Amino acid sequence: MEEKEISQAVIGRLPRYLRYLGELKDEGIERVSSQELSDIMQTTASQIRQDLNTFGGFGQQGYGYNVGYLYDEIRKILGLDREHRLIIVGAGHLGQALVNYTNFERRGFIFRGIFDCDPGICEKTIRGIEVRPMEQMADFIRENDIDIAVLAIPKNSAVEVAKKLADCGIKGIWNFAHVDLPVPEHIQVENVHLSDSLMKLSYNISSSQEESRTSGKVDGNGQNR
Amino acid sequence: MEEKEISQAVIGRLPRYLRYLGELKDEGIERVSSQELSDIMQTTASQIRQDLNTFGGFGQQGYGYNVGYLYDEIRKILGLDREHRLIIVGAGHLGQALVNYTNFERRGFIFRGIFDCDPGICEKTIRGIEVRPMEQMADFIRENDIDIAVLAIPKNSAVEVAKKLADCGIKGIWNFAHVDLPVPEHIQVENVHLSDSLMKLSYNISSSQEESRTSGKVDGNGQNR
DNA sequence: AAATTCTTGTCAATCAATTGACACAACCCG
DNA sequence: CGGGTTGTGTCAATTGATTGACAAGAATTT
Repeated sequence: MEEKEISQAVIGRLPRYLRYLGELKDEGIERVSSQELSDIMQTTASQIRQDLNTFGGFGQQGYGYNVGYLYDEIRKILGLDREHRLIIVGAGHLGQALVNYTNFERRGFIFRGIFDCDPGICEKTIRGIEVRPMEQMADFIRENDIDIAVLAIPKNSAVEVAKKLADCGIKGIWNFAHVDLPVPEHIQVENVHLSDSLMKLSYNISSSQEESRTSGKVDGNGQNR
Repeated sequence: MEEKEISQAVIGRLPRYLRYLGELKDEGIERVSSQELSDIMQTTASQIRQDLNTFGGFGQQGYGYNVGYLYDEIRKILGLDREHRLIIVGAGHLGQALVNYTNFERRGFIFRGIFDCDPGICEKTIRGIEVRPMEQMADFIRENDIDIAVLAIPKNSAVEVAKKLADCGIKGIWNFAHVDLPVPEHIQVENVHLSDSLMKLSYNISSSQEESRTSGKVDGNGQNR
């Protein structure tokens, strides 16, 4: 009933919690306190408790959190307790690399189809999945109950394809094209703008070098406070 | 002289400004006001002015911003006015896809070398760049004045390789491995955690569906139920 | 079984980011 | 060349996110 909008800042941290909890689980550790977890993850105990409490009380006073239970709860929150069916649009290098990355499947993200506008690539097969022509995409999405489309195509055709995807009722788009997609609000877009990320790195490198120059800082494993 | 730490939130928006300014430039538009730009970019004029002013006054009252000038200034801020030399570590599907993505080169990020621990892949060539064994990496970095290492290897070996990279004086790591890298502070790390990104998408899909269910909202063009 | 320790959930305080408001500089039109 | 208009740079207000503090519940020890 209560509509308390949950911030993307919190959501963005959940996968990281999940990762560390998974590691603890693998090590056979059954319980963990927010303090211990924050030490491992280099964050504050307060933030962990605050974040988790956004979704309800998963811990127990005097005990901490049960690793397995918390892990499962976060999985559920993230919607990883069910299967997601994906298609890849764009069978170029990146599209192929994503199909070949099997870890997504382990998390329940199943690649069902691959589409490309180049007829030359079609009828090829990537990891057992046939590459189909774009014309078949709309029907395929509807017939196979596809959740998510991965957009791995050049920017100039991305907007057009996104519109088409929106029309056949896709729920989310994982966008690797270097444009912002103007889609209706009920469709979720998650952007992976690789060049933006690389530019951020470039900035941070440049600015850290400037800093050490102006302050006469030494680099290396050497230490100047 | 003045050390006013610039927030990553601002840095993160600069590449997007650059992208839109580039488009305006291509359209032959010479001047733009913060208001116009914010309309196009779906943000607030205030934020644009605030962001730009972090780095100094690029605009002129009564006129706005000169597109070409602002574009160049942001490029400089991001450190894109000089060449960056990169190596790829890991010649798997992802590593290959990144090498084949020529847009990075257009921005001044030049791939100089590729390294892999699998001797079978070595001596192969990707886009004219020879794949070398890991043993040669340290020397190669020093001899070719490499800035940035792209880490496209499985998580279990990533930390170890990152340490090695740190030792040979790399300045930044573009990390595609699904781990946090414990490197010295003077080395910049930019993480691209693809599965985290996909999980966020999964969350947003799940939560938007819940919302429309509980509030009886209709979807998109359409009508659900 | 009581006392002590531990650690959550939560509220308050601080810190950071975004938005709004406006003085004033530069432009443009007549 | 002067008056009206535009639009920046900046400061203040607001909103949001993170951190700190602590009461109270549960576990563990004696």
